[in-house]
Amino acid sequence: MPAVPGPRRRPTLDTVARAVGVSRATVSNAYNRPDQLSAPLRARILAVADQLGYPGPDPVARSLATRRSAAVAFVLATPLSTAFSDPALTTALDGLASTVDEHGHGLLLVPGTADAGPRPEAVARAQADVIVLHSLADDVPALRAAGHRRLPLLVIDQPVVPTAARVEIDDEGGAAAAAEHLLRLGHRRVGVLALPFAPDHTEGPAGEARRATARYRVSRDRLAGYLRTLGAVGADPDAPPVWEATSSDREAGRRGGRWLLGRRPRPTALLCMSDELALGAVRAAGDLGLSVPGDVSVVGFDDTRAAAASDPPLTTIHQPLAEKGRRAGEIALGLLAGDPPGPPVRLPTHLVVRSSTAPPR
Amino acid sequence: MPAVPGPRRRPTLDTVARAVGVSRATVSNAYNRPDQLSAPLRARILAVADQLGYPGPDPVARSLATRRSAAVAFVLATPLSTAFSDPALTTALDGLASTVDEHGHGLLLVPGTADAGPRPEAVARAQADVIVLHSLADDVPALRAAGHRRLPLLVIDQPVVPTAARVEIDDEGGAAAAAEHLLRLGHRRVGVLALPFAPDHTEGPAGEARRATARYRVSRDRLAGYLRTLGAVGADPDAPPVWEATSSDREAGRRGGRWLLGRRPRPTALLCMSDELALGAVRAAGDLGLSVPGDVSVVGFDDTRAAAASDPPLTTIHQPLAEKGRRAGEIALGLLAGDPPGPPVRLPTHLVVRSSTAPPR
DNA sequence: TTGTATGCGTTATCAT
DNA sequence: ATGATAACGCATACAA
Repeated sequence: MPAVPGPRRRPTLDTVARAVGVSRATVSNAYNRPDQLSAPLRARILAVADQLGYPGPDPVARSLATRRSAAVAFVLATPLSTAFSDPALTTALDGLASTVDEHGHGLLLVPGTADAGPRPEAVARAQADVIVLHSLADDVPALRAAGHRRLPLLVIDQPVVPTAARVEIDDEGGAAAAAEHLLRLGHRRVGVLALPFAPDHTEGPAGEARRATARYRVSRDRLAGYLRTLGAVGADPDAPPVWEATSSDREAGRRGGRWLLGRRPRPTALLCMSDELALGAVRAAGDLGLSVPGDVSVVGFDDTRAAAASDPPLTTIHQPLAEKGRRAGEIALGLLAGDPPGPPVRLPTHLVVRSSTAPPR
Repeated sequence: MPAVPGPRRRPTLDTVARAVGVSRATVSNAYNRPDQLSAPLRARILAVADQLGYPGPDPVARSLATRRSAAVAFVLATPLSTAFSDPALTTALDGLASTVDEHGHGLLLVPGTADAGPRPEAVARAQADVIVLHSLADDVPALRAAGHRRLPLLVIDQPVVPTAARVEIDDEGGAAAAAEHLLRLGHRRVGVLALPFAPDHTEGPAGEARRATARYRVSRDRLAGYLRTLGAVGADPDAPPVWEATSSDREAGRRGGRWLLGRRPRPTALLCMSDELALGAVRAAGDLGLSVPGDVSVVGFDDTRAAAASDPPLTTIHQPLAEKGRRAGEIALGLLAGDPPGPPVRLPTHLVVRSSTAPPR
């Protein structure tokens, strides 16, 4: 049979079925349920399909029919540039991605805009079976959009959404452990280098008012952990100075570190809400001719790979980042399979003492 | 009208249309073409939809009808953990993501497996309007799968696919410039720290045979640029030692650096195919008590942010990473709009001299 | 401005 | 083992 080009319409299941002389159902089975038809027939179908240039079942049509997209949407607060430079995020994201990938699911990234979080329309249009929300501010529009979809939701770290599954860590406890470590060493004048309290590009000293309106739970909880612990022993009778960074990266940390270390009396130690910020603070100390931990102690948060590899190696709060991602992936797959949300999964943190902390001089 | 729960079937366009007493088309227009109906009617429709808990047009059904997914698939060679730790990749990816996001398109990540590249089925199932292939080995199965889809293809860096659009840089020229810089400084014994030649976890000295079967064009071209230039002046009469790293990260670079700097006579300079490898090599020099550039010169490739920030700041080959991503994004959007592939876009590279190179002692 | 008719490409159910 | 038929939920000419 010579190839009759015809109007060159793209072939579909039906095209193949006609060519072979079977029904569409049978062709469909040839692809999806090899055991439902005889091997020779299947071979013939596949051969004809190939010769016709049939690309295989259309994913979108299949999704419509099965009500499954085989993808999980990952919604994040920031543009990808910011996100990718944050090791705490990428480590968790990788855990999530490999888990869902192993089960045949793709990962649809829905990045945030620079100042308003993810676009609600992007969330509304996401072709996915589950939506994973990562560390969004409490009241971003994307949240409503996610709720409107009738999809299972999973929240990592925050915010708290009533019907959503949750994976998080003990931020307040971790922060408290960090502060406690410094108190034990004898520090009494401590500065705080904070993650953003709101997605509004603010950077600078954060007073009571600012802190009270914080829209990131993680920042709120870590700060609470710090302050509660410092306050408990009556350390730092004046409230400790708090600098709010504009994002979790070293340059932002460096700016904050310079400001904090410029206070008088100078803090003898810095509590940093992320390792990247801490690494920036270490550099700031260098800028000012101060040695770490000789003149100033620095403690980070997250225990990323960079923390262990830095000079000096960073004392920090460990959180199981990769596991957080994997657990999130497993839960997402579970939700997708119909499991109910279940109680929040709260992963443990613990203090890792390295060489960036020492007693004050 | 009291809410009659009924069988609680999820509402569709049709549900809303019936409730309002209009046709589906009108409800559809209410969402997609507000100008096609009166404002009051639209308001009424939206109100009823909201009250019914209608989540808005189903993205999959919409995709089927419009033949558009509003997403671009990004297929990469490695698992995300590897990918995210590579600044050269993430920078480009961010450029791509922001470009397509601005135009309302999502980004579907299709990660590779550890040793066989991306799973072909994952590529076959990807719900996207364009497929972007990033730096895959020449003959991975995913390539066939991508070709089978009748979607526009865009290749970043490699491999060369006949019908695909292409964005790349002048790898060989850049590498040649790096080598030339060293020759000008007077170096004659030069070692090469190479990116992987194939996705098979190999690490170690790479002889002729191995190099001849290289499946990554980028590695091949950069090596060719190095060797061609070194050979031209008859430098290094014995072929320069080449170490193949297992991935582009510092630890791998460090191992390679230690081996290269352990050769006798010791190379006075190292040509590294990425900044991350170069940074590892610098550390290796430190391990051996050698100073950079005093005892050994090191030149990188990519000009990532880390290159400028390192100690010492790295001499390297600049490539416009963010622009590469943005261009790729624009081209992807163009393909998606029906533009023909067009000729390959080849971005320029240039040498950036910083402080990691100096004349040999 | 609104409605009608049709197509999008597949899977699933139930016969045969 | 294979086929007929009905979903799946929406968009879009075109007609009214």
